[in-house]
Amino acid sequence: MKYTEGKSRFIQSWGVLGSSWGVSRTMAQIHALLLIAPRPMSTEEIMEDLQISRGNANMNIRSLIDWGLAEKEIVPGERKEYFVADKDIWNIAKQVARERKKRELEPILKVLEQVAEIEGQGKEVEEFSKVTGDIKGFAGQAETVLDLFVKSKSNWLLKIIGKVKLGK
Amino acid sequence: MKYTEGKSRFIQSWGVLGSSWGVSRTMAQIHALLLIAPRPMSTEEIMEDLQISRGNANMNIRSLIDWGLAEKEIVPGERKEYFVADKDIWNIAKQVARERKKRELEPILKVLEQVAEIEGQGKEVEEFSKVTGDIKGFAGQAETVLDLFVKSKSNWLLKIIGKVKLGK
DNA sequence: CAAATCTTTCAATAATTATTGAAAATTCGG
DNA sequence: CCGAATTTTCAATAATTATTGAAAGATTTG
Repeated sequence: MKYTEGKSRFIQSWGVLGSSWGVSRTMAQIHALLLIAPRPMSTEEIMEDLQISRGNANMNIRSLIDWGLAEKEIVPGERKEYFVADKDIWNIAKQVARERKKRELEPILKVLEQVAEIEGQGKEVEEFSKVTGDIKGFAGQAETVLDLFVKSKSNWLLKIIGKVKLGK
Repeated sequence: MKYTEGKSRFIQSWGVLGSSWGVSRTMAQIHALLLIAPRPMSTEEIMEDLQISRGNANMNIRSLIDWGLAEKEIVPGERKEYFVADKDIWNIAKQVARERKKRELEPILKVLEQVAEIEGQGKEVEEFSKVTGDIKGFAGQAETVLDLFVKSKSNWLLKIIGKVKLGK
């Protein structure tokens, strides 16, 4: 396979993957582009490469920075801003986990806590309390796992998994 | 808090959560509704409860069944179909993991394998190979973890996490 | 097997979300 | 500060995705 084809397939797929993460397709494509770039890229290069408008490029680069997946890099003697992606896949995974926890898990946990003390009786109320309680318990555990993962400095999780697998 | 308010908050939030899973909002709301229902619900009851059309209800109920999150239940003496959700939160998590693995992880892995053998040389090609190779390695490990999780019969993962936490 | 009941499909429409592009704001070198 | 270079904003528009509703298709029962 030629480089240009590989590149466009990778960018395309990473974009699709992104959309099922709650990341916009374009944001994920810019991310892909920066990931494989051997040097920092300017907004203009990104626009050119992905054939997108300046506004779109700008907004999505900002989002990438918000998500902690890319950062600005100053090139001496240049006025333009350049951008680079963090290329450590573990960091990427941790950042994504951190953001998704904040955006998804925390809001539902808040609601589950709110609805925990529900008044009344009857089948409906009982079932409601049981199910939401179960989910709350699970969500709490998930939060613990994600916190450990996000705060970890190494890939301890997979080391453990490896041991468990071998020990089976 | 009153039952009706708790119920609507839960359904609302579960719907929002769903949309960041790649599950449509309505599908997630129907799921929420079935989760807290003390007995099987018919399409009509679901339509009524969520104020949605028959077509919409039907399509999303089918998707829930496709995802393995709900199933049809025959009520003796009734002509209508009734539906129930699996209420075991571990099963739900496993089903979602299974589907997302199939829909997200597997496609990107396929692409990463395709682009693994790229011809040419130069900075671009080197960086491309390095990054996509790293991601492929990570994705492979993620696949292993998800497989273990999905195939597991109990919550072994959290038991391990618990031990690690305590042992720190 | 005909009629009634229930389910599915799908083209049209609505709602949502992403993108553009040009104007406004900001930054920086001189 | 001034003016050029660059970035940001945002209303308008386009693209995408979800929903409706009615017609067609199935299924069951008497």
